[in-house]
Amino acid sequence: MINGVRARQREQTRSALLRESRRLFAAEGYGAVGLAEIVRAAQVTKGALYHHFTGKPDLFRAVLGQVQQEVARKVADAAEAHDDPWDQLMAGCRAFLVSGADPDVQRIMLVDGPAVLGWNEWRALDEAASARHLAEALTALVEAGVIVPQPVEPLTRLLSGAMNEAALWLAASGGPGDLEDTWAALVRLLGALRPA
Amino acid sequence: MINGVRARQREQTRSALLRESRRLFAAEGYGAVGLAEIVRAAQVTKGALYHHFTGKPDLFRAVLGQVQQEVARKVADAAEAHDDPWDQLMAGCRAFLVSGADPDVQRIMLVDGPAVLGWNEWRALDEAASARHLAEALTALVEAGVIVPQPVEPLTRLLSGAMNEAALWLAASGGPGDLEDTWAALVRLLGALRPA
DNA sequence: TACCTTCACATACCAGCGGTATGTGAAATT
DNA sequence: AATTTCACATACCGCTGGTATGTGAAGGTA
Repeated sequence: MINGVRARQREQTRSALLRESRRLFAAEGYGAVGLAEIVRAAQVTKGALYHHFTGKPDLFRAVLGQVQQEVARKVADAAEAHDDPWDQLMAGCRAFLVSGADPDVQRIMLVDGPAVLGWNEWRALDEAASARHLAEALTALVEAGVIVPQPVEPLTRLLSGAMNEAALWLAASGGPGDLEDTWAALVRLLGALRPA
Repeated sequence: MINGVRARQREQTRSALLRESRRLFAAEGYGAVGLAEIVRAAQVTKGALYHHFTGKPDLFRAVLGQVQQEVARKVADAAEAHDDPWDQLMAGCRAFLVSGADPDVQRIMLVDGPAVLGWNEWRALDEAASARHLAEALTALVEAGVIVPQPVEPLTRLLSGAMNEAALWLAASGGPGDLEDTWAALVRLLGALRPA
């Protein structure tokens, strides 16, 4: 029975744990949320949690994966709305800035992520979810001669870090014109990649 | 008695706690280090720790302050070796990239810092220690007409984030040419700030 | 249908953690 | 010499993440 009562209940329990833990992690931060609080919100017990995940970090890893995929999807959608590779890069960057400005997304993806899983694992997940697309876009632009030839990986890290930090600042500053100012500065920096 | 036996012993105890906790935080990460381990390494008891600090986050805050000041000092020294404001900016950025590539510095300053203290408090400390100097340098360059007029704060966050992430990547990648590749990319990006 | 197995949890429990309340003895003050 | 202060040390506590075990319904088998 592929769709039996058990399988359906299982998925329901798992998604409830993911949903509530994501809400609590985003609102209070990883360290400030206890497993008791999570299982109470999800209306299950610790036994259920440890049946689905190996521990608190593993639960967080699953939540982080969800958040990263959602952001990556928004970025990809924005990029695919354009045909010109350069326009795709710009649209993707702007979509990331806007998506990343969600405070809930940030705490999980940018603040707690590296600390909980370690920077190496966090970077591997980030690479798979979004940085890889950025690197591929930059590589394509180099090959097309749109931007000057150069090693792509360092450039990817610089731009990724710049946008991460900018998104964090945007969420904290709250000024209405800050997004456009940041965007203008980022466009200027990206413009340096094109040959004179 | 300003320099009595008590005052001297006090400073010795405090510095031992800072030294050992910094070593352990850097090596294992904030979460993985227990207070018992710290006080054992410092050869004191938990009573001494709580006499000097209000708790584990406060101890970490003191350690972070030390690390930030050391990095800021290196950056300032590198910048002051030049007279031209643009050269000062470049030298400071490069010094930060090199200093930040120390893995021990990173875990405390870039990974655990925001997660333990919260991004807002971390950013305030970072602002006071180093980002303020970067902002001031950029402001001076704008006023001198060396770089095009623009809001300085978003640009500061973009560059700060780019260099933070680049430093993390440099420490993890370990490739010998990576530092120069990253530096070249950063120089290219910074070049975009100058008027055409 | 009767029986057995599996599985998705629930319950009970534990070691270790950060944190606190209190004790103590030497140094400093009077 | 008596007293106070201070820089810790000791003993203790509640809570947390984690684990070992129990349980009952769902699913398979005769």
